[in-house]
Amino acid sequence: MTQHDPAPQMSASTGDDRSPDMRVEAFQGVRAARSRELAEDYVELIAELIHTQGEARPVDIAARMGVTAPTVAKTLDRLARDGLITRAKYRSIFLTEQGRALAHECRHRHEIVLRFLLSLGLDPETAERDAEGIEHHVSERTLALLAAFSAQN
Amino acid sequence: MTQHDPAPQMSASTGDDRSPDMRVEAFQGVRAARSRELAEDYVELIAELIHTQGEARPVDIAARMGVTAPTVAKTLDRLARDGLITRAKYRSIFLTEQGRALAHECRHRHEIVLRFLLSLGLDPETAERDAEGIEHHVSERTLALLAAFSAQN
DNA sequence: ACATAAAGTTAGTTGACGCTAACAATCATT
DNA sequence: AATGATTGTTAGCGTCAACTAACTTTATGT
Repeated sequence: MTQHDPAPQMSASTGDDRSPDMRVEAFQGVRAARSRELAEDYVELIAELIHTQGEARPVDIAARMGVTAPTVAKTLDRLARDGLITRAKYRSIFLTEQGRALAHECRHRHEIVLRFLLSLGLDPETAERDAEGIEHHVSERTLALLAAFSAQN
Repeated sequence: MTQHDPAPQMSASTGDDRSPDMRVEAFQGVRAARSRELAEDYVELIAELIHTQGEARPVDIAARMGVTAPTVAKTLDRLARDGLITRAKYRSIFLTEQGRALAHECRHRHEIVLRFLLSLGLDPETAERDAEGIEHHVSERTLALLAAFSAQN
């Protein structure tokens, strides 16, 4: 290499002796998750609106997501492009099969994470906020463990 | 399907929302967290490189983050603009006071989350990957509960 | 029924964060 | 001191996700 020699890796400071490759993968996974997050949130919200209001309209999505209507419109275009929803001008939004499946999966994850946080003793508001952020980053394996924990409490 | 009822969406900024869409808050929080994520990851990595290699260089950051050198350069510019690092052309990177504080806080969170996942019984690889994603979305309150859980196991 | 309000769309901007290609500086070795 | 490899930078592009402003369509109320 160049000037700074390979620096003996044996410090093993606090036992986090993770290999670099492991972390590269972790970061790539996080980036992938981040690109899915918005879609998941939208699809989940849309499913809920259809269930509770009978239909999903951009206004309601905008209100609940806390963004403006044009932002919603563009995001919906992407979701349609990606085959998660169908939409027609000036009409309400429908989930495709694929969208419905994703919504179901997300709701499932969200509920397990939320239940776990509540069973840890967290207040509902914080639990909701944290769950919203955490749910997209929890693997199947972790999810199973969280569910198991909640079940025991 | 004329109506989806008259949206009780007025100000109501004075607490006591009966049908609280605290999800708006949650989503806004998630967006805020997302905008901090990258900075946190970089600062954490830089601190670690300084500790283990003696200095933090763009190449090493690029290798560990799994992105290209120009991407790193632009991100570092943003970090410098935001007062987290200082840098000079063709030389290695230093953390500011603020950067060091953030790095420390991030490392702390990361370790608590990781330890928690491991103490749940998760394999190290998955634990690392999930921790990397989760750590940015865990509130102080939740962090305390996770730490307490790990301590009891 | 027709004016107005609400909802939706289009156009254009901004900033973050990826990329490639091409160029510049540094270093390591001869 | 010259050279070639490594490292760093600059320029330019694309996508995503937010915004405002201005316009069109749909719904509502008297």
